[in-house]
Amino acid sequence: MRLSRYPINTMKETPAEAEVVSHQLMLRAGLIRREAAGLYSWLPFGLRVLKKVERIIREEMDRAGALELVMPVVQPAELWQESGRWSMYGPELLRIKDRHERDFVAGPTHEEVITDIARRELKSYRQLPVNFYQIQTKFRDEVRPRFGVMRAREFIMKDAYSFHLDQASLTAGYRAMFDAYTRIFTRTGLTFRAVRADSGAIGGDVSQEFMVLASSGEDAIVFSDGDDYAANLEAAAAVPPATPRPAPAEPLRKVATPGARTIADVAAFLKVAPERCLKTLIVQGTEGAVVALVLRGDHELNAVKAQKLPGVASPLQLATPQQVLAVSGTEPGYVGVAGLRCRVYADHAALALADFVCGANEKDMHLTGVNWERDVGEVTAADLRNVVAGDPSPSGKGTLQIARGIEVGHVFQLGDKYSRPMKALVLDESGQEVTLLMGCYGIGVTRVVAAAIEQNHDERGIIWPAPIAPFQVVLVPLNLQKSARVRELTDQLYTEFTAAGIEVLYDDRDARPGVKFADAELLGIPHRLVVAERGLEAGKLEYRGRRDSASTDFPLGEALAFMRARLAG
RNA sequence: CGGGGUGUAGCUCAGCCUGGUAGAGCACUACGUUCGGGACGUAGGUGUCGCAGGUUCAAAUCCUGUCACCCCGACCA
Repeated sequence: MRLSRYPINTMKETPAEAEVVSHQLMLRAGLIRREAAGLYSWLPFGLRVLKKVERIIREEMDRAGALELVMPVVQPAELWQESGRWSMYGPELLRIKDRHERDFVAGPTHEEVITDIARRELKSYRQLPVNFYQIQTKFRDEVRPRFGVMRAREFIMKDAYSFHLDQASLTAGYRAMFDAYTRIFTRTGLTFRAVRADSGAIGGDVSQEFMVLASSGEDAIVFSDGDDYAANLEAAAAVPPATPRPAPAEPLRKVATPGARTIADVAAFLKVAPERCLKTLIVQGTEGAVVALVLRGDHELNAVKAQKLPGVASPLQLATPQQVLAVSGTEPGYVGVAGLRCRVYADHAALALADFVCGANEKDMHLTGVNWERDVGEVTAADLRNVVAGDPSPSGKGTLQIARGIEVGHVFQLGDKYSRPMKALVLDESGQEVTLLMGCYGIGVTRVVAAAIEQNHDERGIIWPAPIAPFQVVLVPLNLQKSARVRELTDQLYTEFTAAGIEVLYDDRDARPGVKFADAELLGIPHRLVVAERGLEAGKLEYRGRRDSASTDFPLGEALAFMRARLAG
């Protein structure tokens, strides 16, 4: 491609709207342009990268035996009512009406449609197992789209759905997809990790996420230094302390703590460590009730764990000040565990404390020397908290470390979550009707592109991993407007390389060298060849890899062989 | 949705407090010089100052409303 014929400008300055590097560089390099919040156009350079990622995905999905199809973006509401998600899925589901006032949704995912296809097409166990996939636009009306295409409202997803007669087959199909994903992300050149996950709104039992490791990642991931245990922070189990709770040593005392509402305030005021204080959170329960969740002061509530507990409303929501007053007799900030008029769940770590500090259920007052059995009474033990670095691994080996990651893929075993309500049945060998078991497997294709930049860039711009670079080589002729020799040779190299199947970007603009170098680096093309009078006189061309710190010269006549060797290496 | 912030040229932003001819740099057009790390000179085009009301002789500037966008928190590929 000749750059002189390409009308998209690069930008020297960073647009103010972009917060993370990948977004900044995608705008500056002219890969994408924003149309509205969370809605982006993919310009030709960006699309080339996207297509490369898609191609790798397609090849590996096909290799794994999956069958490609395409389902409609706009889906009838009936299917969503049937699965129950019409009412379960929140405002993130974009609902639209057609001219006849009939309800539709802009598909955030396609379990309903694929299950509808499956129940109509699949009649016999002989047709199983089967895996259908598509690469297609999804719409999720995110509360807060951000970070460019990383969390856009409209994005491209590869979604696959497998159907099975029994659990053994589902397990095998899941395993095959896990392996395919491992190959896909390895081939894109990304550093990633597969972690255990919570299955979230899509539902189901077993699930793992593929995380690209990056310090700017939105997700916290947890892994053991003793074995290969790795999990999303949401899903990482906190191991109950092994040591038994000490016996009470202090008397129960009520102390004045004027104005001290937070754990930090109370700990500072009473000169005790936050880990000797308890925090009591009142949250919405089911059927209008409220529930108390008790944690050690230095620990954070894990909402995903909490909203799975019996009697707790999902999604998790804090109680109103009126509700707090009704069950505790005071306002938030002074709520304590003793004497609450509601169900109480206490985290294992909180239950291991003796002689602790907590609210007195009275404004500006806290209790010290509190002990569970002596002063509080019956509560239910639960795992409520996020693990912290240094916690023992749930695997039993090693301690936990925490890192940041970007979720680019997710594999689930759904079981019969959709096939049962939607009555997707087949006949088994004995002629009995059996409900299909399902797996589903997603990759955020557009997010992969952003994650690749997040993980591979420097102060000059993008550094594409070779397999997804928009072009393999950039030809940079210097002074080609003046030098017929430079122009002729570069034209010749362009023709020669292109004929050899190499993807070449030819910077034939009438621009100064600095401009060309800067753009080549911003765009992140892996290999650069400079053609200049200076070198030609010595019979040399100049090569520089995007990550190299210096250039190397090589003889003019060996250009194709030289480039082939670089591309192969 | 709650909290904070910003809307002025394609981009980055100044001007607003204290009302009086709408600005700079980058980008763009033409010509000339320059040509191995985002050049320089000369000339040029570029705006419903987010939108709608109001106050005023006069509003980018003050007031009210509204919309959009960005950032921080709870969700997801």
